[in-house]
Amino acid sequence: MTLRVYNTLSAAKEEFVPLVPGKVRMYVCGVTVYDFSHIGHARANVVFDVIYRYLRYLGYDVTYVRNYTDIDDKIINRANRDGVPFHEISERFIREFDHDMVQLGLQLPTIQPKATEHIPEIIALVQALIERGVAYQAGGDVYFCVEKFDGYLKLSGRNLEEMQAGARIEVDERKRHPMDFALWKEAKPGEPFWVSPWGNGRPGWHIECSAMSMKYLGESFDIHGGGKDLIFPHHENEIAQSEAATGKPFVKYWLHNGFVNINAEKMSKSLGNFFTIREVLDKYDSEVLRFFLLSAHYRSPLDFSDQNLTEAESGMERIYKALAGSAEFAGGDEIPTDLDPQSLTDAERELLAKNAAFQERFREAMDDDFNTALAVGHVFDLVRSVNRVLAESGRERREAAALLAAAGGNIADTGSVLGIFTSEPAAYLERIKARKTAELAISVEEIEGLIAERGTARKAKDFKRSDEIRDYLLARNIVLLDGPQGTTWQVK
RNA sequence: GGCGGCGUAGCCAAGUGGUAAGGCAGAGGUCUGCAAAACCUUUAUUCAGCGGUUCAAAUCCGCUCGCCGCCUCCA
Repeated sequence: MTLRVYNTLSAAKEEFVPLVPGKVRMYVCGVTVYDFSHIGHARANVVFDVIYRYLRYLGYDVTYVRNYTDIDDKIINRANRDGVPFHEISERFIREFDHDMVQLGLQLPTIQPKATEHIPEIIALVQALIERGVAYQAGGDVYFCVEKFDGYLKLSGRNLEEMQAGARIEVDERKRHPMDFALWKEAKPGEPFWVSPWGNGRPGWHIECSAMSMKYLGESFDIHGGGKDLIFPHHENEIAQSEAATGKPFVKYWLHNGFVNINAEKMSKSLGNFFTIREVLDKYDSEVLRFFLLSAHYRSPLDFSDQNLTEAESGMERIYKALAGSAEFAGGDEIPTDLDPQSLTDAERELLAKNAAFQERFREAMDDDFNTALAVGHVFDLVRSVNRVLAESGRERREAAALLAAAGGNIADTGSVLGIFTSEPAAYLERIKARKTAELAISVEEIEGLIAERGTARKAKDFKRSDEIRDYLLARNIVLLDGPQGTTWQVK
């Protein structure tokens, strides 16, 4: 089995072969830290977190770099608005971003560089571009000369003429070509600046990623990722700057994730139709959100809605209930390690077969351009078999215990790559219940009091009163479950 | 205007040449005092529409319709 990835550069799925065997160097464009991150940022970061995890699962030694853009017009604007120095804004929202990523269960990238801490590297790169004759100074600005780079627009598959025809931006008189972009921007009065050969100024948006990625990963590396909206101009310009400076291919595989939509429209700051990560985590468990984000292929658009999140929550509950049920089989008598299919029930044989095939099915799904949606489908398929054994085999069947433990292990392995199913099943279910209970208009004391009363009524075969209580609670979103160990309750 | 993507059941969603995964919701059954949960069965002769290529197409080609994205900052 080999990993195949969709490469934006070739517009096709390609076999993944790292430049250095056994090692993967990957760079993902992080956020501009001027405000809270929204669900779109969550998706991009979760997607690349899963890619990072899967590459390591495959045994690669992965160096993962994700930057913070901590100097930029939007940060300066916000700082002016709030009347504070720009770094107060960027430092604050770096902390907030980090907090959100922890909440989402992301593993830390190997390196998280900041643009402002790499000004010397940026200046050196700009200087190299000027020396090579592909960049020029205009006043205190420095521009990249797009006509000097043959491969310009090879990533987005456009051409300069078309781009200009639809251009919506006013052309700066000082540019030699309307599409030339800034490598270095002169500081206006009152703006933060760094001293450079071209006067006081700050880096353009694109150059930081070229400088930092090449510093940590070398002039050529394996994977560069980000949202689809970064293909043009950001990544296009990164290619131009980097390859013009080094004369070497910059990145082998370009990976881009699709957007999160609201009512089929892209979630974005400018449309104002966004939800921040913390808003959503206030309402849904972080595993539910991750699960939702991974329920579609990473390149597809994904529609964010309460209904879809609620469905994801139901799905997660189904999986955790199966895991919780399996856990009850653990312990007790010794679990056999060698199973004779002859001694198994139909349901157990089915689970034996699903367990045996599981890892390969999971890898096949993930090898196909990180198809997490298919992988999740396989998990549900396994869960159905688990539930069947749970429903049919008694706890005295130690063969069943062995099979359920193996299934639990398979789901945990998947979860370690997807970053879900990582909680103790009982703890997860309690967590969800507590979250739902907090929204109820009825107290736990009242619920439990009524359940006790109903228990007495049931013992006395007073089913009228018993059903009355159940209906009363059901009307308040409380579902009762009568079991051999008594009655438990859930929030609908 | 240019370039690109998408359209699969009530909803979400895999599937890019070999005869439609999975989830949610629904229906029937088992279980239950009755329920719930779980299990079993069931729910697209069909993949926006129309043509074409092929022994064979949701999958390839063409056209039409609809939706979205990029071309300005954006994950």
